[in-house]
Amino acid sequence: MPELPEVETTLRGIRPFLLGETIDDLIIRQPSLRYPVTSGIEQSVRGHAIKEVSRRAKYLQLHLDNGSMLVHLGMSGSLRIIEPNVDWKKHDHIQLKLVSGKALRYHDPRRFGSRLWSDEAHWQLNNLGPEPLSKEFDGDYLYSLSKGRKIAVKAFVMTNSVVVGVGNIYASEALFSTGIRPDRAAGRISRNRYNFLAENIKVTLKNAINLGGTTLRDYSNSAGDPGYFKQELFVYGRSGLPCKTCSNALAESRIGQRSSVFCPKCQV
DNA sequence: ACACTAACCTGCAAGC
DNA sequence: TGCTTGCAGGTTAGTG
Repeated sequence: MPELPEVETTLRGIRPFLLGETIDDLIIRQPSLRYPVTSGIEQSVRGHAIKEVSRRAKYLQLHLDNGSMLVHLGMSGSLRIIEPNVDWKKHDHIQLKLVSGKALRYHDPRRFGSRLWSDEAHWQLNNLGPEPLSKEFDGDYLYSLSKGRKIAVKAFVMTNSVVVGVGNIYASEALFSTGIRPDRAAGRISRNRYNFLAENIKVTLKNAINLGGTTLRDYSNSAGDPGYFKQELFVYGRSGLPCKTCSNALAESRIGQRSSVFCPKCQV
């Protein structure tokens, strides 16, 4: 599923179509998602204008004058701008139709995503760490939070209360760029190495955004196109293949129930 | 507080 | 050709 670059790419794709537009209708075909789609959401949004569209962590938020819709793409979700009369494909669950004539359609085979409405703040946005591309996220920040922590550094940077938006792909890639083994205890990494790691997380995410994200199977941007970062991957999905730096075979282990590929020679 | 697991759901690939 | 198993961009609830 989409990590931060894929959600950001989606945001940039849909925002121009949604901003200032009035919602004509919301059609829910499948309300059974990660959380049930908020009941009565159709009546709440119908006839209201979209004032702003933003991203926080991997959530997208559509702000109306009477509340906001919180959208998460889960593991396999995607949003597309389409003509409203386009045939519904399997796993197309929701359509937001605009008065302008366009529509936003939500597709999600695994249904781990969500579509929630609230007239106040969403609790899902509580207790989130800083955005990785913000100034407050840096090596000193990571180092200070890591003190005494025994958790594997890869799981540490994938923890949403530490920093948001860094999922399995980009955690793996940033750790490779920095030369840190993913299973190293977070509390046993120097401040200096955290400086490099924080920088590499930013660089990796920015590069991925510039290439439209990573498409493995389900993900596509709001125009239906894939992302092109897959060809840039050094370790993710390359278990057993030669390291692009030293040609040693890449190793794989499981950390926090996620597969973790790394180079035993380049990463220590 | 922290570390770790199971669970949600569908599709696909690998192994037998 | 089938059937079974395990794994997949995430997050949360529950356990010690």
